[in-house]
Amino acid sequence: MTKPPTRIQLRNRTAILDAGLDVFSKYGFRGSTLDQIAQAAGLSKPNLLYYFPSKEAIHTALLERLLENWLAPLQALDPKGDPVREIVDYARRKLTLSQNYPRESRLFANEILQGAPRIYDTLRTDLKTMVDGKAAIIKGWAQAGQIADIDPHHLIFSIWALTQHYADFDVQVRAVLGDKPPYDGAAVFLDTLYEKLLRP
Amino acid sequence: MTKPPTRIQLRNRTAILDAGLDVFSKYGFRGSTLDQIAQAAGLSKPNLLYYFPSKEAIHTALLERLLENWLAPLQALDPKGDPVREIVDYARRKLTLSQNYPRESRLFANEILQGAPRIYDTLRTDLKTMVDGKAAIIKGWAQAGQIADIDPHHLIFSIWALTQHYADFDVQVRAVLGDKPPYDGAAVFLDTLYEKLLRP
DNA sequence: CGTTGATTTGACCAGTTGGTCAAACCAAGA
DNA sequence: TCTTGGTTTGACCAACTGGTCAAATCAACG
Repeated sequence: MTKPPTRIQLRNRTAILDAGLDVFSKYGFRGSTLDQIAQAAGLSKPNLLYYFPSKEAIHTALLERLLENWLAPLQALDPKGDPVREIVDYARRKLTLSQNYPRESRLFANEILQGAPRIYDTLRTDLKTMVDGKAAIIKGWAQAGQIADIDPHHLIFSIWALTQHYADFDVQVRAVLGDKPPYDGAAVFLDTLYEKLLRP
Repeated sequence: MTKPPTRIQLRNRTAILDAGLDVFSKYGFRGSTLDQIAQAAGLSKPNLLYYFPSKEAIHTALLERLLENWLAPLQALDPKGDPVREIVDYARRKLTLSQNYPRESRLFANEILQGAPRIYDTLRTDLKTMVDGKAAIIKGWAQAGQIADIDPHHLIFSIWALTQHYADFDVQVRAVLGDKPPYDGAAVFLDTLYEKLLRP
């Protein structure tokens, strides 16, 4: 019989996760310290460890929450929908995700850069299964002549790469663009790109 | 009157830089330790610091060497060449770079993810200047009707994103593809993509 | 108000970190 | 062979790391 979390527990747990996301997404697991996270959360270090048993536990909690939301937009790709529209919409959803949750994107990027030590298994099983499934759908569309004949796996990679780039390389993108805000132009560009690429 | 480096100096300096590249590209600056680098280089920690004054110095040396090679392939984009071919060739060069120097790509990615603390200035000045210049060339091609009318900045970003993805997210790409090697398919995909995108 | 359980913290610990230094070692030319 | 200057290392240090713990504080309910 587990007790329901108190108001304070709820507030502090979310504050810690938010602070952890800030720090981990910037410096990766090894490069982040509990002191940094504690300070960002406005708590003392021992107080952090009252809510989470270890640094690892905070990181794991963040990654788990991330993976759920990360796989969702691809899941929504509908085999019964209009092919080009389905793919363009997926790219749009991913771009919106980059815009609204850049820290999550960077947390994921950090994890992958370091060799995905904590989520490699999920990638190899859950992610691969889902991607293979969606790739088969896209392949079907291509064979039916509804879209151009391109490699569906690399198509999916391209959506990941193009959209996450705006979150992960945000600093560089803004440094090059100067004052111009990135996301309006990016959305137009992506729309055009996938229209042209996919139309048979 | 600086003395020329001895044979031993040359060997150890390159060994250290190579080891540093290994470690920094995986864990970022803060997440990497001198002990790790020393061990990877086959040297003792004090011996490392005989050749480089600090951890920072190793990292800086790597970043400087990187930036030279990083900006080169875009520099080679020739205003007098055939537009579509010039851009496709640039994408190819970048993809080859990802394939042959994935650690360099990841070192760069780590630096950007962390907010580019050490190279932000270079990005804002040198990189921006060069990108703006090349963007103007591409814009010119578009206005002359030689290629389709797309935003040149985002076109360049797309080449960066698509090619570096294969180096930076290597683990994920391979986890999803299984046994299939990534780069053959990637090359074909990129060729098709930019052909279709750019043809007027 | 008093009590009880949740919350917070200062003091502390052992291991790791980047970095120093004097002493030892070694290669090669005289 | 001896000398000299480049090279290597063990011992060491102060600061920081993740984590512990007992004691203090707080919130809320009867």
